[in-house]
Amino acid sequence: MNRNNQITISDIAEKAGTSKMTVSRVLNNHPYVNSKTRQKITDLMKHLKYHPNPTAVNLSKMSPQTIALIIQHEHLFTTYYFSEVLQGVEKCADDHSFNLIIFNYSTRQELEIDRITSWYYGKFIKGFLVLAPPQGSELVKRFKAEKIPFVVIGAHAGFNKVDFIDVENLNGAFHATEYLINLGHKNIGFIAGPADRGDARERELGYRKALSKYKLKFDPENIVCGYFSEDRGYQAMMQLLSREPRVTAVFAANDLMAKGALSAIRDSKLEVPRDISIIGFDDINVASQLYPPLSTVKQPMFRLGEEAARFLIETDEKQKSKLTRVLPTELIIRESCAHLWHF
Amino acid sequence: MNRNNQITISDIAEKAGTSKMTVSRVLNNHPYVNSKTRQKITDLMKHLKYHPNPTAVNLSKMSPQTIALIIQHEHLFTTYYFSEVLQGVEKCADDHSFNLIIFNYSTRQELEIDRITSWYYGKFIKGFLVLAPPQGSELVKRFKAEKIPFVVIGAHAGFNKVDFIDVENLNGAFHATEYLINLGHKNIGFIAGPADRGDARERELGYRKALSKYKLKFDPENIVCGYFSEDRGYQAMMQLLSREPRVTAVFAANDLMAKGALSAIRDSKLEVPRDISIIGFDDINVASQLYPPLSTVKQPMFRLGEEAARFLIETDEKQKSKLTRVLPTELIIRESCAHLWHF
DNA sequence: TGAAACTATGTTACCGGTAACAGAAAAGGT
DNA sequence: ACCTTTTCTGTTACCGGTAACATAGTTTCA
Repeated sequence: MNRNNQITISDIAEKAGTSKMTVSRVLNNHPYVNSKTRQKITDLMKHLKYHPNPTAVNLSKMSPQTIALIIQHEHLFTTYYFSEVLQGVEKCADDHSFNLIIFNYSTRQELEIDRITSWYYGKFIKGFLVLAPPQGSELVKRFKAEKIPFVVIGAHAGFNKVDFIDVENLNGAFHATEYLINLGHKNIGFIAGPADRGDARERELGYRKALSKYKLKFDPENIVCGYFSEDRGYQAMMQLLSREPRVTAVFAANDLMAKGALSAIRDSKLEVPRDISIIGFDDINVASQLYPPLSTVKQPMFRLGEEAARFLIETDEKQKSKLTRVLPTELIIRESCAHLWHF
Repeated sequence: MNRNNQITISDIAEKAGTSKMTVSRVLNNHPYVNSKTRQKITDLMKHLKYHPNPTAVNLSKMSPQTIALIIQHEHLFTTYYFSEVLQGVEKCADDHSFNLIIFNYSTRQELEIDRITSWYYGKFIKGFLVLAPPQGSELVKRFKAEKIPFVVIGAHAGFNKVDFIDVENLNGAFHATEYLINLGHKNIGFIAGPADRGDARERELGYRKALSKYKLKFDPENIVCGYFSEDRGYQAMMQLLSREPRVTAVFAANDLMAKGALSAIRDSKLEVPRDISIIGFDDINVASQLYPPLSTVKQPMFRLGEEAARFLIETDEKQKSKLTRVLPTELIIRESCAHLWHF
């Protein structure tokens, strides 16, 4: 018993009449332990409720068994996007018997960065997953400068030479817009995400690219920012509706805003898709349950988290391999868009 | 330099021509260090980019500087409730220079509990905050059985002899219902939360208590479960609307469901509060921005997190003090309820 | 039957810090 | 000038494990 009344490896060794080392071997499933000894030690551990001390293990092994997911804005927690990515990360961590911890890093203090990085330096954490950081993120700068292993998940645009995994934001947005254009729409609105996020900006570029490819005139007033939130999406849609001539279709840079837009249209006594077509981005789980079921650009959020975690866990620091993976998106056609002359 | 190319306290000591101990004293702001020596060491640490190894510190100090917040369902992440509580916890942790880590514990495996508890046994974590656990939570059982320090935040009903902080769910619900009754309503619906959560059940009890106090007949079909989610709240409201005679007022056990209910009513071409009065619970940040602004029972979520964290951090294990705090709620009157004969 | 290979366990040192004690130098008091 | 107190620094042991090496008993096989 140590000074905290905790059972340690030495207690077990003493009671079993062996050395600490043999106990350690049992813990680590080392093959060269006599099966009777092993049994005896295992029983003792159960009986005395022994728990290995991960701090001590970390210190002596110096090979961390934990990865950290960092959220930069409290706001992100309340999104489906986060929740899905998290599940992917967790699955991977579980598969590798890694621990996962989540940090909420709010740009407040420099001090906080130090607290976070010191866990890496203390060999407690193998690396970091940074979820959709805003552009110019101090955290990302520090990680890069100090060569701390990390992966940016989503919103990588704007960061140079970092490991990242993202989806084809531009392409996905392009196809969504193209789809609306092919349905005959010419006056297409865009509800944008926050300007400081790379993914939001890429989606806007995709929208613009489609317009320009099909020689449609680009009207800056057709773009309204909805900050990726449902309520702001509602307001953005209201603003679009107030303009003449009215847009006949709207591409919202995420599903949450599309959902808000749907409400706004309903509240304005208009109907989707008869009066206005709506398409979103993400394919969050409620997208199919909305009325009408929302057409959208599906991005593989679960895989995003899973593969980012895998890279962090499986990559040896010396390997210097790079992760620059861009996953494809998929256009999901449901019932929120219609041909312009259908009705 | 150790085997990982990290600067350690020994490197600093060597370059400074002192012993490790003096460096350690500088790190811990011990008074008895010559100011020139201190300066020299401080400079060296800056220059060599020294970072203390928290693992080693933990191991030798055996006094953890970290608390953990545990979420039992991924779903909770996406709520305002979580986000506000989290901010309270963080403020307190910051004030005490404690680290905060977040675990997502999904009932999957026994193994996971062990991974979590071992951090406590390793003196890495001082204790746990368990956010709104479902009744019969295995995690809570284990913590209790092994006497691991933890605090249940919210939804404490159903757990015996645990430290908890909660709000007056029953009372708050009672007052909300009473308010509706005082406005002349007699046929009042209730949109309930998930049955496995103590807070949800308490709110239902408050609703029933008010009905019975005012001798209103209780109709089981007036209660529909909305599982604390907006979409299910919408469906629940639709169900209530389909019944005759129609309810004239509805108390939703949280604001999210109230929000869904508002949409349902609007979609049914009815008006709030002219045709139906709605009151919620929580006072989430969008409650005041809804149309119409939502009357609700405000619960101090930030304080919930703050005080729970304070207890965990400030309480010495030997003190054996108890936390059984129930914070008051406050009825917030906005514009979603009206007198039955007002129109 | 003797050397090589495998099995099973112990010893020592170490991971990167801190606690406890000890000792020396400087400052203060009479 | 001498004793006490305060300031400053170092030594040793330890936190709870693991790595590396050493040792001894047991098999295997030429």
